[in-house]
Amino acid sequence: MAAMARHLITSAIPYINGIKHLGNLVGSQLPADLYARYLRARSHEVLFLCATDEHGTPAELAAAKAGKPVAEYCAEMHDVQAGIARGFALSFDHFGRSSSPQNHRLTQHFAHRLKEAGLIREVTEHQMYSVADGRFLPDRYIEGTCPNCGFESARGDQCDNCTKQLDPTDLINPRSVISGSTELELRETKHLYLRQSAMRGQLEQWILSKTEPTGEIRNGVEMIRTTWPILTTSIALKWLRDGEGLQDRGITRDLDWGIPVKDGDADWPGMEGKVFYVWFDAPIEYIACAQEWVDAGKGTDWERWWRTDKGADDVRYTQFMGKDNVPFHTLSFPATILGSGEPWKLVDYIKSFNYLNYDGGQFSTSRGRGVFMDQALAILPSDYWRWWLLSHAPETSDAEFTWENFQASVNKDLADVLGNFVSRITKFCRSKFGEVVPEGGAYGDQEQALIADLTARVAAYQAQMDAIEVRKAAAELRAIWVAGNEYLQSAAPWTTFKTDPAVAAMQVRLGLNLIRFYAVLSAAFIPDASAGLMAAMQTDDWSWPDDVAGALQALPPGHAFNVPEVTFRKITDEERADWQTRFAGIRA
RNA sequence: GGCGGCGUAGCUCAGUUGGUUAGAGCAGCGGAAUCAUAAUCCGCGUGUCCGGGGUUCAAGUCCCUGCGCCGCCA
Repeated sequence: MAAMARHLITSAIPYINGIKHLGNLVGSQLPADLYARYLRARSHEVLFLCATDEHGTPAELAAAKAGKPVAEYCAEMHDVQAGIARGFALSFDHFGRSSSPQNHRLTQHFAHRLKEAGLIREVTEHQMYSVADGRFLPDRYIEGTCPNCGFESARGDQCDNCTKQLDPTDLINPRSVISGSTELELRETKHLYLRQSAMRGQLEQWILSKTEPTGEIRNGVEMIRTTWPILTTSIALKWLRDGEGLQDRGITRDLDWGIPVKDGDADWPGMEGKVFYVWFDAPIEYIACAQEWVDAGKGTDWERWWRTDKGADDVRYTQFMGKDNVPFHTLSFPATILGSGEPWKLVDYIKSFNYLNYDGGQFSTSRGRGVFMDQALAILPSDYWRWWLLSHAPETSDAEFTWENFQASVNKDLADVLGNFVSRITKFCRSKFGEVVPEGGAYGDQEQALIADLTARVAAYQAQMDAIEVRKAAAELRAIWVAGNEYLQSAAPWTTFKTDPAVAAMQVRLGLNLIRFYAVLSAAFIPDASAGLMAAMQTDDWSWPDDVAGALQALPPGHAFNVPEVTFRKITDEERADWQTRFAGIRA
């Protein structure tokens, strides 16, 4: 096995506005946590970071709706999201905030570097200003009648009825979505644009460095094989090459809430009162978050994770995100990093996910359709969700959540296969030998076969986890659980006990050791249940089973244990039906 | 409208660079066992690989096209 490595892991940072649904969870934070937990268990050094993404108009509006100053609203929502993250046992080394002073300084620093590199240009443009609201309005916050189809609630960027793309000035009788005011006027304003187009070649070179040629030429185009997930690379190249190609992007806005536009520590003439646009400062928070981690006293040196001139060149950096975030992570953020001309760590591997659908449709925040993270925790322990979501992660295509599938999977995998295994072996031992690991007997062919089988399966499990093949890893883990039941079924200690108690003792001892073995292997998926099993087995030996035979002797004869409470109770049909109606939301 | 993705057993999904009789889990059917959360284990899978063309000695796997579903469009 490879020597200990250092892994930097970030999850896409969730927007501050509201509580996320299960689709958001499984698209970034949860698989990131799985990977982080696994690598730590394998004794690698891990820095796992996440944060809340707090700037932008939606946060301001949500705060206004809640009747609170936006800073206060964000602070409260950050705590809410942090609490929910703890509820799902997400093991962030730090859960930061994009509104942190560290991110302010760093964002302004990057802007300065990009300006020095000639990668920022100033653009004077005209935008809709709402006199009543006292602010410029983003296109989607202007509504009016569509000039094309007459739909009365067309948005300034697009008509939801006829899907025609619009400019706010196209709308008939435009009004502010915020206040309803029709007192709108076109005002001149100046903004900064990041010259992404100038970096196209550099970005393409970097992205192609994550692929390898197959040698095949098809239709005059050389075929490539991706080392990143196909989803990641195809989205990146599409944005880079298709249509008009990579466009320059505005990185500032006329808002109050955000990071003030500055040229490093200095003022930026003409940009007073403006802030950086949220997409610019949000990914920089990945770096600032490491600074927050140090400033919070949890670490001592953030630069060895982020500066390749200060030790980060041997760090492997993995990002997790939903597919909608891929362009920002493959193009925009790398443009910021590369454009700075400084030796910042670039991402090595981007794991992206498709969407999770809910019962034949989309999860919908606005319609309250689907299960949200707080609701999920209110009805079942987090491990139930973690297991189902990870074992059904939308890796190759969009995935489907149905209550029937959820109930069946969780009951079968967790309650019947794993939970019942623990139950049957501990209770049998208690009734025949007491609550202590029994002594006597020696391995026979069955035990040797089991060890050989498990050795192969653990290797397969590790290979899938190393490759971040989440569903396949879950399937391997489940097969490892099944192997325990197969063994018990054929060894049948309840039968051997009648004729040869020593053999039965050996079989039971092995069975009890399998519980610890499973707890260690399963902890990345179901950390709380694993901790419960370890407590029941009265051990804190979390060492990874590099040697399966040795690992299955960790609990020696005479070692005391408790028969655990039901590890996973089953979901009843009544509960399923109840939840099904409760979370159906308002159908369109 | 443009672009992208998807369409494989009742359900959820695998199917690597095209190559022998298309796979897994669940559900279903049959059997074994009775330690256990009525929990386990074993056996049983012909399904138009959405339809239609094409390339090839060979296509679920490549190309074209039709249909259906979904997403994105700064």
